[in-house]
Amino acid sequence: MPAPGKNTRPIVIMGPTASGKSALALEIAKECGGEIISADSRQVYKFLSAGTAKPQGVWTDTPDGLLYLVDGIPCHLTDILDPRASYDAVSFVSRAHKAATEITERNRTPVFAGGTGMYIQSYWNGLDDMPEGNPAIREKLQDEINRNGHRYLHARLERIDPAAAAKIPPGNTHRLIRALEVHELTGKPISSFWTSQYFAVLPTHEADFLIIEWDKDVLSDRIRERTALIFDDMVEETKALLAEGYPADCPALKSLGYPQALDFISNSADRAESIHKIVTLTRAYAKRQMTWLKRYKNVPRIRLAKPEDWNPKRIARTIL
RNA sequence: GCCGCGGUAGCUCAGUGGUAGAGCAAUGGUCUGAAAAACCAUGUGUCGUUAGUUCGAUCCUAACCCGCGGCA
Repeated sequence: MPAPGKNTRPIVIMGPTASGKSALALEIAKECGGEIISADSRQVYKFLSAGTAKPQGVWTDTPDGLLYLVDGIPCHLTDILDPRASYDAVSFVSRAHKAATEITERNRTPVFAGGTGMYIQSYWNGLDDMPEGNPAIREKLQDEINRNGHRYLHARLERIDPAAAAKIPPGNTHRLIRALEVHELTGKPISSFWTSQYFAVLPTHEADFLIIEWDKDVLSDRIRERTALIFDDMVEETKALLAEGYPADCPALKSLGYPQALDFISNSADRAESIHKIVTLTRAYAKRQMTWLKRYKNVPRIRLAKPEDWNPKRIARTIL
């Protein structure tokens, strides 16, 4: 056990999918006596492992409670959620705060690892105080879109909240619905909740942040190799979930790649097609993640150009 | 060898006698309780080759090359 009073300043590892952030976070946790908090919207789910690149661990009874241990390192917010359950940024933030508090009380270092930029953003910069999502209102608004089109609802937003309407494209139905939902719940325009300076930087005085950047072609190769390697396991996981009675449209099975596994299982796509489709989707996802991370101009980056540059143990030692 | 069909963007294909377009991919971007979500913007071209007809050909004609199918 680490000595009391030791530095427990959090470490936050970010990067696109297949960048190796989980492996790096694990090495860092081993080096500094830390525990991992997964900032990942998919690795939370039970039974989805291959397709989410969930670090393989074992649920273990410890003096600190029942924990998911990977190589002996506790990984929080991993493998905890029923595939039918939904998860969101606020749920992540409150669970992560609880985990971070407990880790710090044990005099250990919280090591965040995550590719879900919005979760990291929400945790470190906070979310403005708005009401939580309301499934009934969302469903009603979605029905209106299905009947009248999204432009019809966007015109309504234009009337009640021109500032928000200017920022939310009519086709972005998720954000459009959210804006109208907040208005219905509070009677106030969503833009009145927004504060400025929300997206520019991360609070580097509170934690050590690090972004992993790969040469795009090398990351692309890593994605291709990983997808070929995990595809059969994804198919098995998907079959097992269906056999257990989980619906094909449950939140977990909407994770990237699983719809393609479902297509393969139902014979509407062959193996090569399915893998190719997953690789394409994963690359596009990695690109979106990198675009998101570009905003954090005050965060240090580690740039990896060649496959040989990848040595998590060594990188962990150099940054600690 | 003969007959038929085809050759246009990275891929699948549409199209017009006045030098071209859609989807996907690609590239850049957006992001406040679904974020592995949902969106926005932007190209890309010797229109198989050569010759002919024409003021003008990617489009019509011919030959040739390549691919696919059928017949031998």
